[in-house]
Amino acid sequence: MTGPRPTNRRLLDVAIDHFGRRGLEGASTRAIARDAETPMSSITYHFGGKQGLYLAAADHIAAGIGDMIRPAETAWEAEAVSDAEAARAVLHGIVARAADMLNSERTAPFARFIVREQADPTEAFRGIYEKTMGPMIDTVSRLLRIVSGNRLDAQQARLRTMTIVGQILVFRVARAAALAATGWPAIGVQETGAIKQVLAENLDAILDRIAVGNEP
Amino acid sequence: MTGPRPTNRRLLDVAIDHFGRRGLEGASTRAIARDAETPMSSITYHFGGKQGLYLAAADHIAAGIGDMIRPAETAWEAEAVSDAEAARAVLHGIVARAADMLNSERTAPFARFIVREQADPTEAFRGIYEKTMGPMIDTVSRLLRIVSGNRLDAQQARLRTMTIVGQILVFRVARAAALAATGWPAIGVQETGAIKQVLAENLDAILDRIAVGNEP
DNA sequence: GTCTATAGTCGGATAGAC
DNA sequence: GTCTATCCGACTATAGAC
Repeated sequence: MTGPRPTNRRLLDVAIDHFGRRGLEGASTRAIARDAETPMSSITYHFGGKQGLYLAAADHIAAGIGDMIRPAETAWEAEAVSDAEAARAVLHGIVARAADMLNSERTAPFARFIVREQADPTEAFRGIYEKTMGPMIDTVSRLLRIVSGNRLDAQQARLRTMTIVGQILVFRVARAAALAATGWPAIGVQETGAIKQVLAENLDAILDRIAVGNEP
Repeated sequence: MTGPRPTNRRLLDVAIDHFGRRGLEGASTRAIARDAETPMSSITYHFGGKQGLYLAAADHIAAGIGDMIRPAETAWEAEAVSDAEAARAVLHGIVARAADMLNSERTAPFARFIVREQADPTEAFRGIYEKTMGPMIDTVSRLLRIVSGNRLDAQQARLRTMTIVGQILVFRVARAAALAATGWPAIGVQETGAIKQVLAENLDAILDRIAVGNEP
């Protein structure tokens, strides 16, 4: 998997930023080309047009996030988690890592693009979901079921997974509200630490509850 | 507080929908006017232009949501909640109500607009936050502190409030992912019920944990 | 207050030089 | 492969009839 060529890569990075902020229709290929320091016609040449660039941007995101989480994923698989205690530890690791990812400025454009895309989803969503969110949700759901001693059915586990995702996502999606509520000027390393602590406590609370009655 | 005139109201409703889906720059005043069945120049006449319409749309949302939550809010205030048990009950009520609101199709355009606005916030955010999200976050944070017997400080309570908001918000913001994960075709009354049950269990789990050690 | 007509700008696409 | 020049449609704003 060699990455895209320099010109294309610059175009893709800029495109993700613009599309994430203004959406497919709102973004302008002229502005994207200008920021990428390349003529507008190179978009047509390399990607076939605006829509092609959008889909390529989505693929680029999916590949990028996939590369980020794959090592961790396979490590978890390798552990062949089966007992509840190990599952809890892995879940804590995933949540902490996800919180770091979602709050880092490097992945902010990715997050914006994905959230924007869901406001009204296009065909680009399928690829992003299958390569990034889907596997993550599957993994977390499986771990939740292990913690519950299979008391949770698959559907309940998936719903609960979404609520855990939401606890992390809110600090990205509703960042303006989070800053207003906390009085923080920005979410940096220190603030991410405070968030992670609350997330860990909430996770423990939820895990305790779904595990209730499993150790009589 | 009499509402806007019919033409303006139609314009505002359509504008919220368009702005929420495509953003300020992406939306077109032509398309808005067409859908509202009014000439484009009426936007200039009534709102001074595209930006004026955007700000008016934000105000309209703030007023609308404010009207929705104010009766409930004042009812909670009137109860003068002070003991933990009452606070828990009120919190459950708020979460259930918020879940209903966020999943109803009627408020979907509002939610889209607000989330979109936060992707990069304009001056419209301030009004929305102060009239809708701020009071809600304050109320929930105060109730959490009551449940904790004031063990939580204000900042911790606010962070935890955001995570609770996130659990509800995720089903609106990441709806496409939620549908893919659950296999649901849509989020209707039945699905909202399942979500609310999980939210209630998570809330109880979190409340149990922050209340730990308060009844020796 | 409501609507039409138009001015001026900016959008995406593309032809064709190099 | 890279870039310039150009086409044409869509955009916002506005002047002015009614």
